[in-house]
Amino acid sequence: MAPDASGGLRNPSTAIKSKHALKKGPWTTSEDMILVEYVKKHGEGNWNAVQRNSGLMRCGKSCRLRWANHLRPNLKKGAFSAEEEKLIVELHAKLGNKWARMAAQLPGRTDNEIKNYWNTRLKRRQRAGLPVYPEEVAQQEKQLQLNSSSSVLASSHRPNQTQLNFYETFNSQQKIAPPQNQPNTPYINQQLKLYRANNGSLALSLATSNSSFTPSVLPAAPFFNQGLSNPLPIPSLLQYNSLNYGINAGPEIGVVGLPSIQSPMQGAVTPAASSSDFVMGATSSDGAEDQYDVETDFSRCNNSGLLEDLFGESQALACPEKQEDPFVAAAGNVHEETAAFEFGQGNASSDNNYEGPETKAPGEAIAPMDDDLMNLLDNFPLSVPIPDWDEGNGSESPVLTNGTNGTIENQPDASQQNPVAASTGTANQDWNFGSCLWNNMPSIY
DNA sequence: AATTGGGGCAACCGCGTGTGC
DNA sequence: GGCACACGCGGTTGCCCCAAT
Repeated sequence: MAPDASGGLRNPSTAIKSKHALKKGPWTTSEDMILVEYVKKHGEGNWNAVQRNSGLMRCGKSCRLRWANHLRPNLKKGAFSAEEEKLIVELHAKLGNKWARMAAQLPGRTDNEIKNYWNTRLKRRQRAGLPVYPEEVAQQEKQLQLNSSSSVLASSHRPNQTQLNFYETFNSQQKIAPPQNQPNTPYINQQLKLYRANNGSLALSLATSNSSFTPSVLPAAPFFNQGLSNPLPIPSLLQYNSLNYGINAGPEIGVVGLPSIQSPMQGAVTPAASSSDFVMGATSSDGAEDQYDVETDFSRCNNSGLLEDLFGESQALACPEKQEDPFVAAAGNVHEETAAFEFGQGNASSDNNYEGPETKAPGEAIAPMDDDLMNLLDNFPLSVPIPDWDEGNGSESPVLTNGTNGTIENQPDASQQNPVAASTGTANQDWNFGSCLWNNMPSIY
């Protein structure tokens, strides 16, 4: 365990370093009383003022946490009921590690509580060799997603199997509403895709197009970031899982990396020389242990604002009149999938407010991007190390997946890659199920 | 009785977002 | 637009308790 950066302040005995230092560590009852009294008098919020006005030697953050997790009224204490546990499992299947949003569905429970519960449960089940999700939850959600996505698959224009080892590693779409003062302007489709060609190269493409707007409703569509003013809608984990989408990344790309905003790079990166192409060179992994670890860390990516910028820029640049694929996937034979899911511009207040699925005809209008946008893509964070738990399934070819509608190609038994349907005890603790979601995608099963 | 390891929980940290100036 | 501040979220860490050995 790493030492406390504060120099041992987590230890209550050393929690107070000086007269002016803020206290850390466990709260005392007297501190609780002070905080409760303060909130009674002044209400919640403005937490930094608590220390100034109450003499409590705690930072605002600490006060807020203490209040939210322990002192606020209507908090439910004690073990989770069976109903709550079931709900948590279901919510996690839909939302991933979105503890705050899960907590919103569980009155009286805090995100911290839920997070602790889940992590403990995850460890326990992994140790016991049990699937993370009960079969009933997996089946239920799988069916939901199959129902909602079968039409898309049926009409998909699949890439030539000889051309791609995997396809649509990362394929997200959103629609951008026309300006209010131009109601007749078509919606702009934006589509971000990651390809891998048969030579092992990866290519990321962002395309925009205009299209008619046909709202429909799909269940459970966790979005990239609920706080985004123009949120990037995210296909749900279940959607992804039910389709068995993923990437069959051969051992030759055991480590493929792009700069991740938070995570240190775990693999070599071959940035695209051209601003219009984003190409990750396949690199060799440490074959000795098959120590693969896949982590794209899109949870940070989405918070970085980079994608926002990307799509914002795309929106600004989109030109419905021009119909030209802005990206040439540099890795040669890349087929542009046109039957991807499309997600409507999300309402930040509603996770289910997205459109799709719908299909696009091949060659549908795609507006060009300029070099600025390509530069953004050049910095698109993506690292694809391969998890070591993969060695447990005896596969030499880790399957790189994502939370969107990627596609597993060359997967003889895709169900083995589906954590919902087939989680096994082979996964070690490095595997965080949340990483299977879009917001942490891609990962390996 | 002492030791050890895991579970449960509380708290902290880093980072992202929103807002006001 | 830039900056500071407040707030929230998710990940991580540390401590305590307890059962197993």
